[in-house]
Formats: sequence, C-alpha cells, structure tokens
Amino acid sequence: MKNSTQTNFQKTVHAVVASIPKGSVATYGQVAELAGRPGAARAVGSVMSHNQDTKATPCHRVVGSTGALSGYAYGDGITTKKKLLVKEGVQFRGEKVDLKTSQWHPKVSR
DNA sequence: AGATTGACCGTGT
DNA sequence: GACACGGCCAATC
Repeated sequence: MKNSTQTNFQKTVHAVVASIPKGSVATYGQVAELAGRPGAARAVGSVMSHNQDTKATPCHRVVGSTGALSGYAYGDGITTKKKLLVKEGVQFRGEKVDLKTSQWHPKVSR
C-alpha cells in the first residue's frame, strides 16, 4: 500500500485543516500540533504552499499565531483569503483575524 | 547525501 | 506595539 505521492505528514496536515469548522480559523502551530508534530509550524506552511487542493484543504482557514494572514497561492492572495474568511463568518480585526473570537478550539469544538 | 529555502513561532529590545 | 535574531521541522534543488 502507500502509493501516495505525498508523505504521511502532508496527509495528516490536510486532514487537520479539512477538519477546521467553517467560521473558525486555526494557527499554523495549532495545525502542526494536531498533525502530531508540535513546533513544525514552518513545515505546515511549506505543505500548504505546495498544496494544490483548495477545495479539499481550505488553507484559507489557517492563519499566523497573531491572526495575521500570510500567504495564499490563489486568487489575489491575502485579499481573497480575507474575503473568504469574512464570507464564512470569521471576524476580522483590521487586516488580521480576531483570534479571541474566531480561533478554532479543537477540544471544545463548540 | 548535503545544503537551502519557506504561507512560522517565541523572545528580546 | 513594532522591529530584530535565533531556533525548529519538513520538502525541494
């Protein structure tokens, strides 16, 4: 088995990002931790940048630890990313996501 | 196999 | 609150 073109890490990250509920956002560090590699926030970002399945992996729901939107290889980049989040119900604080109201809580999960 | 890069994070000033 | 430096992980050249 395992004819996947991707590594286990990538698949895990994709699964975690795909499990983020609409209207909420998670930080790279959080995704990394949920993926089983705490501290690998950078690696998560690398995976996302190489990710090409926006419909399967809503990378726009992943933001920086401060709620800052960084990177988005589609649309107009940050502009499209912000627009998508706002449309889904995520609250914004200027050009950053309001983590105090829209950060995802895996354990609580509403 | 080795070195470099990259959509990050935390701390210090 | 903003800028600077270093450290950590994985993928890619």
